[in-house]
Amino acid sequence: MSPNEFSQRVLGWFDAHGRKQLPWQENPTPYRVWISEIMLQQTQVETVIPYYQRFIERFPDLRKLADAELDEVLWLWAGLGYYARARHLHRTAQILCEQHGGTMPLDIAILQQLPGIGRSTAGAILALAADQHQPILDGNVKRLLARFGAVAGWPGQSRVQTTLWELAERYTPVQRVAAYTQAIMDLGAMICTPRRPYCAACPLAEGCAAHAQGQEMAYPEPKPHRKRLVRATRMLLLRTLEGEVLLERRPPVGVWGGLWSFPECPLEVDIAAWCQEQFGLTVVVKPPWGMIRHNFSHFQLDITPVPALVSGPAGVVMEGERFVWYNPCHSTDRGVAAPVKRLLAALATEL
DNA sequence: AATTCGGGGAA
DNA sequence: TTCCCAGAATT
Repeated sequence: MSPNEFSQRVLGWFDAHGRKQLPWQENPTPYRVWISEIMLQQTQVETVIPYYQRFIERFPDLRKLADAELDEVLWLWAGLGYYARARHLHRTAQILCEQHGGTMPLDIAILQQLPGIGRSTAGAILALAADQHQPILDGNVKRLLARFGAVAGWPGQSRVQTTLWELAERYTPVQRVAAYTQAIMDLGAMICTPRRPYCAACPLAEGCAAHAQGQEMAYPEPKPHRKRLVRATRMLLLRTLEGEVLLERRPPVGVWGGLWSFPECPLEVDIAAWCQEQFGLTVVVKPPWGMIRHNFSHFQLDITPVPALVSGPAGVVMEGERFVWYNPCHSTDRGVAAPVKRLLAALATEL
């Protein structure tokens, strides 16, 4: 789809369905658009509206904001979050009053140097309030463009970000930039929603690469969850001839603190020798079971269960605070971790 | 290049 | 619970 057709479709949709009654859309001066853009960073429209109205009523222009106490600005901001935004707003108002004659500079490079104004916000101010040919790239537009172009990768990566900016530049028209900018954001917020996008109502569906693949939800790719550390361990299923299995109470602190679990044997040592040394038990080691993967919030534990038969006297291990011979068929609840519970259940059915 | 700032709303 | 939201500054 050509850039011209893209923007024409977006504008056509906007004329019929776009939002045109938002508070900052009436009398969209650079100052009012600036305030709204800052408030709308990472904050939803419905949340912003009452804050915006109070803020504009108290600080109707740049000078009033610059002359105010920071505390009052912060007070009006309370509840919006990201309070650095309020500090930057106040500071920028003072800078503009001292160095720019109390007016908003309509220059992308100057705007971007002001506290709290990055490329997208600067572009939005100039596009919406001055109809300048400037692209924006907020969360809604990122999602829409990532789908339209089937842009692979997580938008948090700088390379993906660069690609999306290039798309934003390509499709931003020269005419009617203000309407287009509002429209592309509205499309992202109302049609190209994060879940269940309304492709049937989308004017861009025809040229949308993700839609063509039937893979709208595959873009943009989610943030890759932090690489969890992988730990591996062996859990020994030491069984007596009577079918009882040895459980050990874990230390009170750390993972599964105080819960009962199987003895864990280091990976590199010989199991039979280790059992003799640790417990005085003579065992016959059997082939290991399939690995069990257990996920914690901060790491992943790969458990290899190793069954072994106690061939000598089991009584050498004294039951008490730390050890117990446990019959897996009698589900006397002992407080065991989830994977241990699975293994106990497997032992019970094996009998 | 990855983290941080944050409260609110939706699924 | 998790994810996401009209992002920018900081390390």
